[in-house]
Amino acid sequence: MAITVYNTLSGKKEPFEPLRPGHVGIYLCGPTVYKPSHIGHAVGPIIFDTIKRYLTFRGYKVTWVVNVTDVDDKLIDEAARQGTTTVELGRRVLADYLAAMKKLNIGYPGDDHAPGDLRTAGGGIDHMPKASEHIGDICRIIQTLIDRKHAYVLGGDVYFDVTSDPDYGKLSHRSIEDQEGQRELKSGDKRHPGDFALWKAAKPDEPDEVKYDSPWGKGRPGWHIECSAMSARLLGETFDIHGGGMDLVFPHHENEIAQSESATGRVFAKYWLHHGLTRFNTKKVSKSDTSPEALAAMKRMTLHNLLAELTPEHVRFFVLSTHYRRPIDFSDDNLEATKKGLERFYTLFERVQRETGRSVYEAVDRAGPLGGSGSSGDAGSEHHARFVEAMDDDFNTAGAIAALHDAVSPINALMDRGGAAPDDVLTLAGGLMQRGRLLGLFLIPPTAAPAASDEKLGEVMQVLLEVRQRLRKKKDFETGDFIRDALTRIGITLKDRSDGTDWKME
RNA sequence: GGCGGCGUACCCAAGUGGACCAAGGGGACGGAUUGCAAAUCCGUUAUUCGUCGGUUCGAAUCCGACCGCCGCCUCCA
Repeated sequence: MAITVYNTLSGKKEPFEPLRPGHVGIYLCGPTVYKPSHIGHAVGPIIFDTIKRYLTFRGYKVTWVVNVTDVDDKLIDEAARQGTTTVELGRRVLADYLAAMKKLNIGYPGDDHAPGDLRTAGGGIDHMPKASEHIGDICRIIQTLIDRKHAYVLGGDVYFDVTSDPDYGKLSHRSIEDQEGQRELKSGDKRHPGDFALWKAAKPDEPDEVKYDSPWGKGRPGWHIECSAMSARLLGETFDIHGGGMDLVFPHHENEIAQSESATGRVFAKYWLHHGLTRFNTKKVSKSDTSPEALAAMKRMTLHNLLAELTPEHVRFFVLSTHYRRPIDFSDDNLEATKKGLERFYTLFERVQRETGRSVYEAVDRAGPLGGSGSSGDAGSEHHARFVEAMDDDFNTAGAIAALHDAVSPINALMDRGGAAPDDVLTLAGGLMQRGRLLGLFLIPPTAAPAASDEKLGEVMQVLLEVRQRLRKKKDFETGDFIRDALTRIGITLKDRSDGTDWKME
């Protein structure tokens, strides 16, 4: 059984064979920290965290890098608009991004999870390099490109010469000639309109903190080059997987390939994995769309607001319920449907705990991550096989979630029949949970309802339920139902069971 | 205009040549259970995969044309 991945470079699914057996290097293009991150910025991390968890389960040692672009024109403009520095702005936006990563159980360097924390085990970002801290590496690559006649200096700028790279366009499958058609490209003084900046000379009105020294004078790196420099530094000149959103295929990734391969003469990345873009009611979520609807949608889609509105697990489940290469459409209807799907699992885990007297979470915590030495559960089951088969096939999380759902009914049916051995129920539910955890789900029990921790409310509910119970004994169902309906309206649902009544608050 | 992706039931969504007269979730409907609900279980809900042609013993899956939707097309943004 082998893992296959869809490679944008070839346009096909290919068997996944890392360069170094047992080791995988992954580079994911991260955020440019100039505006609050939105859901689109979380999709890559969620998917690649899941990929890493799965590859770890399959026995690979994975090193995952996510870069932070903190030197950029947009950053300079936005900082000026806000009357602050690029450093302060970048720091603030990055903190907001990391807070979201933390909520989503995506580990990162410097987070406060203990080593081996179950929430992030198997996944997590290993390095988050910043462009501003790799100027030296960047300059060295540029110099190499100049020496090898792949780049030229123009004033204080340095440009990459696309005609010097015979492969240019191989990722996005477009030739240099293709781009000379319809659209009029202004070339300025560049030799070719397709040539792109490796280094930009500082302009007088720009803040001092973005004026870096270089052999070509003060300035700053162009977009693209930081990824070539930082990936080489942390993963080597050739590494396994390079990922990012579909919108980065051209020009960003195309240019990264051109620079890196022209500088090193070696293959840059073996597999290119691009995830679909996030839409809101069928439109791409984009920071540059300034229509009123888009701005309103953006406000809601901002990670800060979205994670206040939805549970992080719901966001993750929602993202993973579509194959990563396809676009994800955020809409209230779609969110509602996945929320109900997710609740099916919670309901099951609660029921198992009630009927066996043991928490599935605790049982699985003790067993450790699936694939580890202490693995328990139904690892040999048909459901497990289907799960693995789906994930092996280009990380088909949608198919894997279907396999998760398939395991729910049989467990409920087993308990419905009565008389099942608690160990059997726990084994099945534990196996289901362990697979879910490979997707970063079911890591911790869903947050208790805010009121469940409020002692007074709990006591009041006890009284209310007792009153209702007495009414029902006297067959006064009308009043009993009135209490239930009234509570439902304020977001508290009751569930009558033969041995008592459960209540739950939204 | 070029390049790329997509179009599967009421909605979301997997499947990309035979194990598919098409997973899974949501919804709806019927049954079991329940005082009634909730939850749960059982069942029904696409002989068909945008349209039309073609290749093939065989196609949702390959090819062509067309229709529709989306993304990208480079400093400046």
